[in-house]
Amino acid sequence: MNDRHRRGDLRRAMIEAAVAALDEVGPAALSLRDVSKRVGVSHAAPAHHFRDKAGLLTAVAAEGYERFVDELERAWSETGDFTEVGVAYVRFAIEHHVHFEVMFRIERLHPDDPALERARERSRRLLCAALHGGSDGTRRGLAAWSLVHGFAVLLLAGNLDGEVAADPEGAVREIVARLEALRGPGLAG
Amino acid sequence: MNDRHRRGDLRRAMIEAAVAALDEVGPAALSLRDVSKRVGVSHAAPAHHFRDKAGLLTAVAAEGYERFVDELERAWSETGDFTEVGVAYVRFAIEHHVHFEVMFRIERLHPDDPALERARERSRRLLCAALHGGSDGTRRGLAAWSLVHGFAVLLLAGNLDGEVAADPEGAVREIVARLEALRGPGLAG
DNA sequence: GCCATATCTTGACATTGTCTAGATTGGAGT
DNA sequence: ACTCCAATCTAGACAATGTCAAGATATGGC
Repeated sequence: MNDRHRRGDLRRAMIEAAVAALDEVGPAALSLRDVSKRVGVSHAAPAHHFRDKAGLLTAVAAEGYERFVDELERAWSETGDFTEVGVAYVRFAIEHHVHFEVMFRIERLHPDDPALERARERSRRLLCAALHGGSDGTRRGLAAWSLVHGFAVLLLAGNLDGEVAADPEGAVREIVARLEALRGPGLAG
Repeated sequence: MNDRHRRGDLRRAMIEAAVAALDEVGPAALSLRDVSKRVGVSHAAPAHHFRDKAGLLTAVAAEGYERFVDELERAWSETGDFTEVGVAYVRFAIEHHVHFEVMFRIERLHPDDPALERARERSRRLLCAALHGGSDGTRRGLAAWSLVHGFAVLLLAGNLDGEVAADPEGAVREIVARLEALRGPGLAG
């Protein structure tokens, strides 16, 4: 009936409309029926592509992880700089805050979705490679990951005030550099 | 009709039952009617104490902030150690993970609730006092806050694997010590 | 050209948050 | 002790939502 969609098109359209809706009403108030209405299909249409609401969110999260890794990989390969990966992490959280929020809202995702698991595994491997390199291994990576993730989460939640919120990349560059300083000359890090 | 509750008792009972429910079914699946059923009152009873569902969650969050500040204050006054405040931060997130999650799920809270604002302000002041002290001021506090918060969030979301998850306090002590090391001898800062 | 399958629609149902109106209660004032 | 008022709770209703079942339509392989 609906001639606006070719085969496999509805899935994409639903994901994009979901992102738009999440941006407008927030993740708590997302309605499947509303997203269906935005796309112009019946309320039960998405059930065949995503099993349930969690399925749609899972698809958004998986897409988010893919783009996330793409951006981090680019930052890593272009600069080779540990700090810039952290900056890219935060930049992604800001520019794609909808995806970012869904990615870590695990209680509303299908935990064993293959696409999500693949994307998540890709992300995990990249973070290991980019962050865990160095003499003291996992602890340094853990600290860096916690640092940038915490910064991103606090920023998105509105817990960071004016000066920092105005130039988040600058701020994150400074605080990641704190960790990096430990590896500089004068300290056996 | 219900003789199990005296005046002002239902409010407390609802909050406690809400925490129990949140612990069982998760924050996304919390149902007001279910909490009312647990307490043994009609489904519309809580409306007079908390305006709506967000009102109940706001009360849980406010209570969480109060306990949160209590624990951080205790850690700070007992040890005077910067690192131990961070450890207490993460310990609270683990032991009171329900409260912690609700506290930072801002889109489902009443942003201008006076009790919540008071508790949040108390928390903000304490974090400033405990973390922002030192020669380089806010940046150091920002780094520390991001670090412990990110660690806590990643841990609760299940993103941290075995070794770290087995002894989170030890892990957080190590990574907070990283920041602290910057203030040690040999580095001006 | 025909059939199986994928895709979509329609209708239904239980659950949920919230609103309204009415019942009950507890306590202050007289 | 009685009355009255406000706080508190119940019962019922309503719209919105997620999900399921059954049927319609289209699409692509043979």
